[in-house]
Amino acid sequence: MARKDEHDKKERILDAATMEIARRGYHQTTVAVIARRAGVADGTIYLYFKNKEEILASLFGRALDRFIAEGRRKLEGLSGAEAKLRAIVELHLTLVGQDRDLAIITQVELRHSLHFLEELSRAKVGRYLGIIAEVIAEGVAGGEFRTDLDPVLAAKAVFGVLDEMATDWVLSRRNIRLEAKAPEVTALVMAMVRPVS
Amino acid sequence: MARKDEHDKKERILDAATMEIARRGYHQTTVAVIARRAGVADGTIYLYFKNKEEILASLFGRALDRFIAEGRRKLEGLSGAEAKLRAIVELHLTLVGQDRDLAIITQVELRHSLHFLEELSRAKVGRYLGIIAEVIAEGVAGGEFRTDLDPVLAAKAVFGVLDEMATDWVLSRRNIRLEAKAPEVTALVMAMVRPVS
DNA sequence: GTGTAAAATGAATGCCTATTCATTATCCTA
DNA sequence: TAGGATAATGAATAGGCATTCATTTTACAC
Repeated sequence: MARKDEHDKKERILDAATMEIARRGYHQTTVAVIARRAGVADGTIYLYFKNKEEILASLFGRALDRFIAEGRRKLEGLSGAEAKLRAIVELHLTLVGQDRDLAIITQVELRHSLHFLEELSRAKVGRYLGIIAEVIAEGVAGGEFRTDLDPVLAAKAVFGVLDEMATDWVLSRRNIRLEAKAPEVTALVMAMVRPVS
Repeated sequence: MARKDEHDKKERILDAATMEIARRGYHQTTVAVIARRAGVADGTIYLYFKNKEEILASLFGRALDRFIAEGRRKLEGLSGAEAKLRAIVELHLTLVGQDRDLAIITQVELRHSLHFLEELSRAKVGRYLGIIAEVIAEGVAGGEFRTDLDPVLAAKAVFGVLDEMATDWVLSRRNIRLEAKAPEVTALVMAMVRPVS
């Protein structure tokens, strides 16, 4: 079987898992139901994933890779820490707001156990936090931001704000677009890092 | 059996559940193991709780009630929105940092399903966010804070920062005290709401 | 078109554990 | 202290589902 089909099948399984897990929750979603939606046999899942939990991990890995790739691309074209930080806020809200199923998984289902979250956190989210911290460090060094900021701590704070907005959006049933909050959220984030004039 | 003993037994079950769930995670913790640690029979659990999930919910309810009670008490003695907001930050970090087992549950295990989180969020966390929003509104009205703040959104941002600090503390194995971050975190939070002078 | 390897299938297996409920112990009143 | 209620017990039940693997299908080279 060609490389392409193989790739497609794996993708199909991940897409199916995203839909089902978002609707039923990780623990209520059986491997059988994922297989059915993906149009493969139950056993086929295990040709592509070691076990059920690895599906969840791959799901998130794939999403975060895309997320970070797009982020880097957008950031490259910008100069100045403030512009970059604004772009991060905008991008975060836009990308999370783009796919509610995926958002449900990243904001809720992913956090289903300490062990799992620890692994994920170190390996993946750490990269993202690192990018934010770098931008803040750049701003501190260049005098755009307050000089007494600890970039690592400030990055966590920024991430906390964005993550809470995302979770709130997922939990609220109102049908507003997450992006719509970008201007206000950006203002709050910028206030955290701006020098007191 | 006296009212007191009954209460004690329920408390014992909740305490046992806190320890076991923090160590193994909600799904790996069997009702039998909670019963054993609490020193009761498996069936006894069901005299006090409708089912396993209700144990988790009660656990959190009890903790948040204490949390909010202590918060209100501390806040009463203070005047001025800035002082209150500072107190909230300090209190949040102090109380979460006081009990790591409980923190593991609130920051990780509690968020194990969308349905569960939705209920919890509306019923309980909403109260807490409301208190923060009130304080911010007071500060806006009194000119202590920026007048263009939306108190509800700003409260979410503040909560996001605090929640992320708590989660980070739970996931990091380093043995620092969470309270130690209070001054820096307070600075970040105050920066969000302070008027641009 | 035949043979071999790779991929896919899905029924069967085996494990796990929440919850129930018949039985036993304890409490309390008169 | 009798006996009716209330509380506690824990073995048995019942259902659920991840994972395996013997078998079948497909791909492809010669």
